[in-house]
Amino acid sequence: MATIKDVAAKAGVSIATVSRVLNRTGSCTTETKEKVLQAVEELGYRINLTAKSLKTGQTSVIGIALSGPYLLETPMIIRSALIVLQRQGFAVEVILDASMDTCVTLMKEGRLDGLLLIDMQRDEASLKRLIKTECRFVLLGGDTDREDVNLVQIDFFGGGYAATKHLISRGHREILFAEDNTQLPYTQEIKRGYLFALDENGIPYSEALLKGDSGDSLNKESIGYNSLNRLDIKTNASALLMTNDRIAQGALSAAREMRIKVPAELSVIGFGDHSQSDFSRPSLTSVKVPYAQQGELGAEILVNNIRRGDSIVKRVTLQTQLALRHTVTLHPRKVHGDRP
Amino acid sequence: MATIKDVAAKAGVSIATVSRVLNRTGSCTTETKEKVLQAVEELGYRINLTAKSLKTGQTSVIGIALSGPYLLETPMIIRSALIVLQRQGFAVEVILDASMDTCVTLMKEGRLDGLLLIDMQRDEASLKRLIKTECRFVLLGGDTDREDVNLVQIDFFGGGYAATKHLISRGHREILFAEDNTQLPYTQEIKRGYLFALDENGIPYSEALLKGDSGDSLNKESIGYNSLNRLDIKTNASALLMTNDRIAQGALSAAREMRIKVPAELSVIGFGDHSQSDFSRPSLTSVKVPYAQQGELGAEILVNNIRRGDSIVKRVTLQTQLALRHTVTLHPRKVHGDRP
DNA sequence: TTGAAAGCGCTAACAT
DNA sequence: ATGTTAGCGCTTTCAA
Repeated sequence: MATIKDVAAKAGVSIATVSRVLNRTGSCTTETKEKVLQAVEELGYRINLTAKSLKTGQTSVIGIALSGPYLLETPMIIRSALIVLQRQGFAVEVILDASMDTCVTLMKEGRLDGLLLIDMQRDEASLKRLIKTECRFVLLGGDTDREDVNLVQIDFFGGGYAATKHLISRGHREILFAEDNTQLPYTQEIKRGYLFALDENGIPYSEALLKGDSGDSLNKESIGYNSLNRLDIKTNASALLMTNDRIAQGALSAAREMRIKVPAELSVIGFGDHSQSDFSRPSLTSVKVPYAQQGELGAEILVNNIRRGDSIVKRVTLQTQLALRHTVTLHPRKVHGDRP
Repeated sequence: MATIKDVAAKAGVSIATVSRVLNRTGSCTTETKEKVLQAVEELGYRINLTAKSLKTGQTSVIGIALSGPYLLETPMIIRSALIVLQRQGFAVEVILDASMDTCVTLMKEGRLDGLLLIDMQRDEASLKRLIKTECRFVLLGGDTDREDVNLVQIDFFGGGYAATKHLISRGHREILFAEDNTQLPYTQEIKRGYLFALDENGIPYSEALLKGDSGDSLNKESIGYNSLNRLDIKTNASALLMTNDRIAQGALSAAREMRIKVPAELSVIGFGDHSQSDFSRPSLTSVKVPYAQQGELGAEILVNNIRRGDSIVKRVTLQTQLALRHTVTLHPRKVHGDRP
């Protein structure tokens, strides 16, 4: 591969001049500039980024660290962040199965300018270690108490609360809550919102109405399917709140199989921004989560931090929005008027 | 950040010794080894990968280049490749919206040891340019005529053929073909298989039964939904062949809305390995595509190429498999026996 | 077994 | 405006 020396030789100038022309730093005659550019063209030369990085201490590489092996858990966050980052001239490294300590190591290895941590498990000690590396990073989801780190989070509590309140306002009281992954903080937040809404309306909390999953499965539809299928009919749930649209779709399939009419006999609300929810029949009422915006914003904050070198900590909370579609209706007993 | 010098100073040895201990090359006393390791521990030292790369000429970074901006088009390929690569000790850079020439540039910049090109547009000239960089790469999908490049492809032609034949064997003759993205080679392959099967069975090809899409939409469900919804009823299609499971799901939704019974009045086959297909109701008959295996295999071939330095070209074609589920049945006219 | 030193390809400070 | 040169942090050859 051609190096800067080759270009310098071919153009009949020094390597410093080549560097200057290519980086548009300093000044030179149009003539030398032409010579250099032509030599570059002819040799098909490109600056060796490894060497450049070693010299400048900047790599223009940003890591996106995911806590699980699932690239697909939050595809929209990753996608939108990637697009912003790439447009801003950064290369993006994706790290699966990462922990805070993995991130510390990565930063010490010096190949990254910054990190986007997606839904990383919260851990005071290792977070402190990460901060000590003085690296730039932004937390996307996975809440922290610390006020001194960049964080773009989503108000899942509010989402769970709004969804539950909506169901309650439609007369539902036995609301089954099914979560896709009890490990992840966001489902816990949704559950908190759910429980809060129940409590606020004097509805007793029922253990039988909580369905959890270890979250090992890629097959979210099966989680939803099973959560309904295995459900003891005696619990008499008239509504379902699922922490994920795909789980909800699985539940809808199970309902169809069990000849339970949705929404006439069973109301369902999901979570997410899955485009498919619009086109399923009946279309799924769902809490819209601004994942794309979260990824974008996180990327922008990180880039500004790196580029401008500002150390201003940004903390943003994005709101969810209830998308009213066709899987929620009035409680059957209200419809039939058979209440005392 | 601590450098090798700091470690050497703290351990009271030379930097060469530190390097040797850390890379397990050469030999040394247990004593010096201990000293070095302790210094490393105390300083929290990690080898600077940028410097190492510059010296060795190896980066241990592999790029996964995608032709579109859609990380999700082929999530399973990416996921499985990423897992293999990471397990083998490589960092993985994801490049969106890449072309062959983007890849040439990337390789010249020297930050990558190799490339996985997913569904890259075929282009003789730029492929030649890429080969000239002498970089290691594997093509995943996106067929080429050249016999001298690594390629892991999927027999989509065979898949389209098998699916169509299956429908024909069930008495269907008016089979609507809807593709999600006319730009991508794989839909063309499926279409070829479809047309071949029709021809083989003396069924005339009908322009009205071909539905294409520019593929701009993220919303595959809407493509499927619209392909059926806009369909002139006079075409009288009794079966649908969709190049993607999500399109097929959209079509199923449209059918449900139009009160067309699936499969009684309309048979549907999709393509993919979407887990959700199993759990939709009726569960979707679909051509299983071994995307995960494709990603794994591609990654393994690339890693072997890099590690062992072998230049043995590997070309693999993976077969699809028809998953018989519940959206295909006999042609209605056959069922009702109203044929002449 | 260990250390000294060259050099990977580049940028930037300094000199001309 | 351009050239010379030090040095980024590391590996590796060579010498001791």
